[in-house]
Amino acid sequence: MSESAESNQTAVEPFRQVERATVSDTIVAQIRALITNGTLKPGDRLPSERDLCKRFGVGRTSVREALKPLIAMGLLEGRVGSGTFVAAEMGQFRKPLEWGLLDDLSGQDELVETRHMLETNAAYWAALRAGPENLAAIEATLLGMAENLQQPEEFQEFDANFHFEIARATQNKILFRLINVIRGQIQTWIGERLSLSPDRTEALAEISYQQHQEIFAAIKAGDGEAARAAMDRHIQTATRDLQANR
Amino acid sequence: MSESAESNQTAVEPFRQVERATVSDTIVAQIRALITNGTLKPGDRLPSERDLCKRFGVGRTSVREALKPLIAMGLLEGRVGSGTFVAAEMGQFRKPLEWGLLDDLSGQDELVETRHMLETNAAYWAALRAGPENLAAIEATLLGMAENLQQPEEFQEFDANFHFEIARATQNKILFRLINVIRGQIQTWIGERLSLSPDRTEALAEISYQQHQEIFAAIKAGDGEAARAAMDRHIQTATRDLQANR
DNA sequence: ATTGGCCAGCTGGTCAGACCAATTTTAGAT
DNA sequence: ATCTAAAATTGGTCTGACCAGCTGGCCAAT
Repeated sequence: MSESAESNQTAVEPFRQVERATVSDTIVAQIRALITNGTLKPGDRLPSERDLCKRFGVGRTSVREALKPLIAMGLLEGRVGSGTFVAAEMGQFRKPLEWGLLDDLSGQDELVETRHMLETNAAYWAALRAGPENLAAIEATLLGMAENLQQPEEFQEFDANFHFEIARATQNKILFRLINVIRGQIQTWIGERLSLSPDRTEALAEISYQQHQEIFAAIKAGDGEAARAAMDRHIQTATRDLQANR
Repeated sequence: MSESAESNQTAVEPFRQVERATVSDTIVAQIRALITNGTLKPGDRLPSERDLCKRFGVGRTSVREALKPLIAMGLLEGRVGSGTFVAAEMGQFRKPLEWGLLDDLSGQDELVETRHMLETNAAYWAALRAGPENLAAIEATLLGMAENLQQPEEFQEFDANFHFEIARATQNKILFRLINVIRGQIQTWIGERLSLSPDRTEALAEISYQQHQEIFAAIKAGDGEAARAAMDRHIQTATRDLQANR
């Protein structure tokens, strides 16, 4: 928005597109700002639409048309009879990312490939930056896996959390969100595989658990390249297993 | 975000949450499907709202509340007096990704880090998968750079396109979109730097051009690791230069 | 034949008031 | 104090209306 680039001696269009600020968009910006700056926290309830009308001094149509996109984006959540609420932190980026990244259900291969890139790098950064609380969280999921080697559903749950915690340990919000979304999508495949060949799952869980241990060891040791390599092996194994049942 | 600790030993809840399909959401899904499956192509004009009312058999409110999110997501574009149009391909993922990834303008470092990861991998994949037309497109941007070593604005333009074409050459839509968004965001920084130290830009352009040539050579040779390494050097240089003026 | 003004008809943006169904709150009855 | 039924509240939808901007055709002036 900085207009200071007036030094276009070259033939650049001097007439900028005029933009009319539509009423509802203004409201969208306001509410969005309130959420990102923390005035409105997840779970908070917004004033009722009819209240907002008076506060903003606009008609209900405009208020509703402002809320709609925010709801569609997953920032807000409307419950009839109850009110409109700020969505949970986690839901605030999932939907837009899915819309932008996975709108067409094409390439499973693209997903797998992207996942590999994201997770190996996440392991690397986690090894360099994981704090004590991160390590504890990761280790906890590892423990959960050990206790559920025979329960596919539960094991799978801890497995996913293991990767989420690593993503969190990178301290990189963008990476964290991307991994969340990509993995969330891949989770579907995993679920299908579980129900397809429930017999093999136990043996696979054993291998998986072992690989997770190696990853964690590398991260705990602060060895970035080792962590990346261990994650690389793990993802390749998991991918092979996943695609075998396709 | 720790809801799932409720260990349902009894498989899965048989009573799924019933979801009242709200009218407008149904319409959103329909229109979205029409766009992704190609029935509605970028630039196409939708029937007027009043027409859609009759076709869907609903009130205008519902139609508008369906269009609003699609407009906010950048899939559609409303022009008063003229109609509602399907947005250009490029705009269809930018906005949602920005919403999901960059809602809080925090970490520049995160952006730079993510960019490094994305671009190095993109170079790798491009080297393995770039077709003749990809190589031609990349080389064209290289030529453009050579011809504009003294014109920062133009050089910068070709520079950006160089990276876009590499992203395209990966044949990975997800990677392509991510690089687009991340780079789009970083572009802002670049623009600022250009106006801050216009004297050094020429020397930098020379270095930049040389590095781009190396990257292209590796990609053309199909040497993935060389391409990754070359891109790694380039991004590091660019990042250093970018952060020097911060 | 081209230009520019003019007007009628359409389009999205906004508003007001009303009704519905789900939900919460209140008041009443036990 | 507890349970129940009515009243108030809330988001979702509909209708009809008005505004401002765009489009396209018509016409007079050049």
